[in-house]
Amino acid sequence: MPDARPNGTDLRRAILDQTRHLLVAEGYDHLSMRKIARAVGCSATSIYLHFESKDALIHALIDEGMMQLHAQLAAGRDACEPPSPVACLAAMARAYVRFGLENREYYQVMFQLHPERMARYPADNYRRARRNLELFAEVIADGVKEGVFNVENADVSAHVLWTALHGLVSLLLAERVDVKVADETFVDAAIRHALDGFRVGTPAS
Amino acid sequence: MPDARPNGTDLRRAILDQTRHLLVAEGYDHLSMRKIARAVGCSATSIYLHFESKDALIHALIDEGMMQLHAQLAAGRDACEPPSPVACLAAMARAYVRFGLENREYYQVMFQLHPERMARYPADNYRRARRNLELFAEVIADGVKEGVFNVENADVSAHVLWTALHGLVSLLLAERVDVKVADETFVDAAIRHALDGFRVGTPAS
Amino acid sequence: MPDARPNGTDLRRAILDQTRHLLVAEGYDHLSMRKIARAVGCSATSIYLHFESKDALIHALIDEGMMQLHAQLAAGRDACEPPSPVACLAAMARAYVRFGLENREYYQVMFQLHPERMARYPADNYRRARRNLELFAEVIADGVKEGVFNVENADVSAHVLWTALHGLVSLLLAERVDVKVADETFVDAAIRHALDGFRVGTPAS
Amino acid sequence: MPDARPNGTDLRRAILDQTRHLLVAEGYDHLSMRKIARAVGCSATSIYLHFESKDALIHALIDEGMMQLHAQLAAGRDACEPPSPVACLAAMARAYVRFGLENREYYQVMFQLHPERMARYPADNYRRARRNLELFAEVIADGVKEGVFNVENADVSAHVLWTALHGLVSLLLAERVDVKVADETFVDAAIRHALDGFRVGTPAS
DNA sequence: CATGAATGAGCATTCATTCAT
DNA sequence: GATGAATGAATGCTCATTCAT
Repeated sequence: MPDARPNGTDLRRAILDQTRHLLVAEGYDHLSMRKIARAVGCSATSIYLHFESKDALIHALIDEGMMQLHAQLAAGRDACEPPSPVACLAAMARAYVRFGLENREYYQVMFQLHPERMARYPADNYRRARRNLELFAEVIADGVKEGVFNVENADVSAHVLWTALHGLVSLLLAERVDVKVADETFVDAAIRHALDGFRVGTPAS
Repeated sequence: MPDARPNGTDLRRAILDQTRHLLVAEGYDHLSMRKIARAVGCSATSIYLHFESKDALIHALIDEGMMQLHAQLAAGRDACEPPSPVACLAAMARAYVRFGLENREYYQVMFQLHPERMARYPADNYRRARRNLELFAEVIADGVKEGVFNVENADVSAHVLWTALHGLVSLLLAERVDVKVADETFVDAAIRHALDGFRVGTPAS
Repeated sequence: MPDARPNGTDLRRAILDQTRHLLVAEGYDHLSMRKIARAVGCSATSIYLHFESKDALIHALIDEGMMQLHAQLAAGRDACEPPSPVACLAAMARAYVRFGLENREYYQVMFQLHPERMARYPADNYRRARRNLELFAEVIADGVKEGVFNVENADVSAHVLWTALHGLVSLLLAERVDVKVADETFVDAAIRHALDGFRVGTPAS
Repeated sequence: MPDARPNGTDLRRAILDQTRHLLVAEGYDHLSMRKIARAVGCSATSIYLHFESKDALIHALIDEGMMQLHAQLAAGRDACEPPSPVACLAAMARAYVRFGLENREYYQVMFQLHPERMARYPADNYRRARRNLELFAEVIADGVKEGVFNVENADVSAHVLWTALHGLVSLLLAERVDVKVADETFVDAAIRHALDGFRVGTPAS
């Protein structure tokens, strides 16, 4: 019976899903346990059977998103043939942006939440989240070894790349980019711009 | 009349100022009409005489912020001697990032508010906000004319630059950049990276 | 128009009264702002216009009770003719017990509240509350001066007397005294017992 | 089987014990079925297999407390050598006060619970609770027979004594006795004062 | 005998807003 | 132009209890 929520077996799953939907629909500020409960079709109390607190629920959601993102980044990297660092990094950048645009629900909780809420983010989850950046750093390091990237520190460069991609995704999600500009070519241009800085023959970053 | 709030003439001004102070001091989430009223020294009701709603007040504040940002961008541009587009653009990028980092909560309200709330953003205000991007575009266009920038469309490039700078500011504000990475040189590296893509001799963006 | 609550002029008064009633009817544990509001006929929010918090409301109630008790103790003392310390102290003891039995509402909040709640009791209120014990101590001191009381320290003796009277009142209010025993003569016997210890010719206390 | 909770045989016992511990440690207000269950190591539901409701559990606990108090009073009485009524009564009074002060939260549940909750106190339990007062009454009656106590009715006097001791304990527990007064000598003075009234040579009570 | 899942009612407090004055 | 009084809705969370298993 693959229905909406047939019998109580996966209330936890339903809560996570509805929370994600509500987050994108109304924003974090307007998210409340009661609203989630209403959307799921259970009592607010029941949520606490599956999540210790609102924060814990949010954290679980972030964690899910981080793992999905990791899978997609890795898939992007592995799909490029032949596997050159330049092509891989480009594929990963595209995968990152695609993930953000296609999962604005996840993306907002994952990367746009207040520090206050993230301060208590569990160490284990944090470690998993960091793996995404490490994925970028590894490919950049590979490129340095092969002499195709000209950067001093792969970790720093991974962060720099991330800020560029994140800015792109957030402004698109926030619908702040002028409609006259925000088309497919814009995304491509921004990604290319973000990647070009690493290439040999350009000033070091 | 150097009094706290001399005559009724400028309650509106006082409300905007105190709201900005509160915003910077306590953050958007903790901003309430009552707190503003207390800070201003008037009744909560009085605020409604000058602003239709909390949203309208926020919008007015955003507008002011956009104008402040504009002033600082212009100042950055005008301060560079001799006035080369390359130096000017760098000065503006640094001014943008500085504005964001120094006005944490203000920046969040200006650029990270939920789209729904911005949907009703008045057209006049929107036009003023766009002037900031135009400032970037103008300098880029100058650079193209002088042959120092290699871009196809100055408007698009201004947006691309913006996304990069915005990503940098947001992740720093959200304290998402690893402490091992987030120092002064990181900001410099990211800004340089964002600018290098436009330089002659690199692939067009 | 001496009706229940004719026009909003004295919501504060109504809140205090209803809170007192609810306290005796349902006990402190079951007192809630909502219930008070329902009893008064206003919204829960409105209570906060008159009292900063639930604690502040309780404290105000205690303060009222303390002042009323003071008035009745003083009245009891002043009413005895001729004004001998022995007769005055007896009159005050009877006044204390009468106050407790006739104002169980006040009494419970005044003297049976958890220390936690009293820890934050405002200093001014506390000073007023202490005046009641001082009233006892003064009369005892008078009696010592006149040589009719045999006690070492009037302050300590006032406290000792208080514990006895308080025990009497609380057990009667809690309906813990056997019905076969709890009649008028019992109260008289207990009061006499509490006073006799001070009389000259009995072992010092 | 010196295990934590060896076999299911005595879950009831474990519940009562843990409830008592929690009560002493955290107070009545913070006592919840869930906490008890956690402390015992069973599910909250299981408690209901052994106690009809929270009230029933509390009642059972009160009953145990009354029996403990009875044991300590009897022990105090039996420990005095030679067994004179005066010394015995004093020993019992001290035992009562000690029990109250050493079992703060227990005492509150036993003697300061709202009448409404006690209304449903089972008759059998009530009978057991009364045995404590009878213990006092017996010793007083003995003293009357021996001519060392001068009271009309031993039952009434036992109650009178109880009110005095209860007042002492309650005000000390509620931390209402002035710090300048509340030391060891104060307790002694109050107990002596409570007992002196019965002695031959003082007016009857 | 025991449990996990679930719930409705309740808590103190804060919010943006309205209305009569 | 300004206010004090008032409110309904909402917040995260805990509670004692029930029920199907």
